[in-house]
Amino acid sequence: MRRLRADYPDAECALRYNSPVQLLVATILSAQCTDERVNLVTARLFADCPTAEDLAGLPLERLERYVQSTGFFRNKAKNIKACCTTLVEEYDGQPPRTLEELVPLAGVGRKTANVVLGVAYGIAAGVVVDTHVGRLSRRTGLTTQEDPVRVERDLMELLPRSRWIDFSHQMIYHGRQVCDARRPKCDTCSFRRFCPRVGVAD
DNA sequence: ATCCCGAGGG
DNA sequence: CCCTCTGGAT
Repeated sequence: MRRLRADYPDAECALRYNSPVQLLVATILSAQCTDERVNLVTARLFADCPTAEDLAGLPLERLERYVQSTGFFRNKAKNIKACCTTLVEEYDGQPPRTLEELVPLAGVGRKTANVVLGVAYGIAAGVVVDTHVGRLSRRTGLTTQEDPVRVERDLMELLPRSRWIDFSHQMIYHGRQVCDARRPKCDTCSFRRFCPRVGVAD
């Protein structure tokens, strides 16, 4: 934990947004897609449609065209429209502040809900477990679980709540820059001494 | 377990 | 060609 904090003291969410709703939409778009591409898409989308009302009112075909290059674009467009419609109708256009209220929204699971709560509202309701956090947690032996919900439970037991939010951002940075999925750079990794699987495949 | 789905790297 | 990218719904 100390090394992680020392290596990435300024790690933060790489998605660009100007409001909690925009962060929620950007996070939905980030599924199986690089944050860089999400930012490319949201730059245009949020310039034209900054609020939940704007996004909910956008015809589905137009929304699909905006988000097309992020992949899964039909699902993502449909979910964003439905999600923003619910926000307008039930939450005055603002994402709610609890997991219980966020997860039922279209296209929102625990990962997305934890990002919005932690990053937009500073609420540590859980640990964000995405593909990077899951992979690194398994490689370093913090968990043996595959299911993201079980990985999250293990991490919540290991980490003090005060570190839940920063931990994920730091793991994601390290996962992108060093411990990537295909060819991890174990020879230059600063976690070499702690890692039980240096030189081991997957 | 399977489907959704485009873009970029090796 | 194959794999991966801040997943979620059925």
